[in-house]
Amino acid sequence: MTTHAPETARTRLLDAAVRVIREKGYHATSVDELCAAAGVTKGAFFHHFKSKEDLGVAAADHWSTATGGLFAGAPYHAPDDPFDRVMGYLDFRAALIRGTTAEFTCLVGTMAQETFLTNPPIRDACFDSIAGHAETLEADLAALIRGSTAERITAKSLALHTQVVLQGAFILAKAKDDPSIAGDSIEHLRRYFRLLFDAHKPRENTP
Amino acid sequence: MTTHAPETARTRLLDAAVRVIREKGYHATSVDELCAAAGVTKGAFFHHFKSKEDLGVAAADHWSTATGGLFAGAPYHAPDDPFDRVMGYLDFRAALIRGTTAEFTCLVGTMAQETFLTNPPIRDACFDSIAGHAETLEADLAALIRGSTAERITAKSLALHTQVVLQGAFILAKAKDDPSIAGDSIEHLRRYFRLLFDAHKPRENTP
DNA sequence: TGACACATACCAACCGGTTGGTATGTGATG
DNA sequence: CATCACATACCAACCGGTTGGTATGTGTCA
Repeated sequence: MTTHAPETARTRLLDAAVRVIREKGYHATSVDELCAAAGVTKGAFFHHFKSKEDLGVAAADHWSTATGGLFAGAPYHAPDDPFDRVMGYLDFRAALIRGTTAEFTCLVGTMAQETFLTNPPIRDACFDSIAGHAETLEADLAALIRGSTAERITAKSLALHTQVVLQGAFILAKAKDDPSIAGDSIEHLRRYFRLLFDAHKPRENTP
Repeated sequence: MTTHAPETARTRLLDAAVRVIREKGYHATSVDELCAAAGVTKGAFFHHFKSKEDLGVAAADHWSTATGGLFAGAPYHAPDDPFDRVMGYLDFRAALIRGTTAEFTCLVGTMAQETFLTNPPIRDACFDSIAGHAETLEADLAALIRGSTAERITAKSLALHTQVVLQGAFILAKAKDDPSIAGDSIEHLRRYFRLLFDAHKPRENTP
């Protein structure tokens, strides 16, 4: 599916939307501003998107595609043990926290909060993005839950909880203007997983 | 400094701001809309607040005061055991999740995300509100950490993590348009606390 | 091959309505 | 009569969206 990106006005607008909306939010970003950031005119904008809301939905989908590729190609899938894969995922998320706050936080978490009542189509696209990403964790989490003492937990619930922690961590990082607070919460989530799933394993032993 | 709360245009505007901004967000809410919701004129608005940003800061402070009273007067402080008080706090938070999403979510979490780059004064007021609330948990958490196997955790970090989970839960609840997802994450946080602090106590409950 | 019909991609100028904010009153209270 | 608390009237800038238009394909059929 990796066709060559034709660097058209549409993709330039979507890339600009991800960048600017993560900085300023959806409602604080004007169409004119987006056009200036993308280096296109307003006519081009409304040629490709029938409204600003339509662009919001497309930006959420664009985000899903981009992040989907990033996580699918990440090295944390390599280990044989699902526990190591899940911990590797959290390591990977922690390693992504660098640069300015706007650079590492989540577009769809930001937009969902702003649009949940004003623009339901955008909200739905945002939830699809978050839930779709959470689903990539479910198989490993299900394997961990099986054969642990925590069999009443569902993999889906736990996968969504990881996203809850990440989204909440981004909010606090923005509010405090300090990325380190996000790493702290990921560490708490790592500890939760260790307490849930690592107790039964003799990890010091070598086979 | 107003000890008594006269039903003045200022308080009506602040109450309206909490209500409307939780629904639509800060940037999507106009001054005219706020005035209409409060039943006052624009002249009254700019008599009490020198700008919309100034109202945002005042609304965050207003929120801190209102929620501060709510939590200070809540019954979860009664138990002698700090573990029971912390779990009571989470029960209380879970019980507050009812009605529409806009009714139970957090004003300052919403505003912080929107204003962290565009309106730093609002962002700072929002973080003060969250951090101030988190501090009310620190003494009990410090008591739990003392005399547990988790002595490397700081009470401050754990208190902020509770707010991370709650803020993240609100985002997912908005995105999914389903409050129950927030309760699920609070349950995960309860389980984390049980695993961390309840092991030494004779409790029959397993995860 | 060339000419016609049509589609896509984009542009500059413009529109009516809304925005945050201001300037100037006015009635009540002390 | 001075101050406060609010109301009325208004503004320039900006908002999302539309307009009429151009330049460049692209498929079709004689």
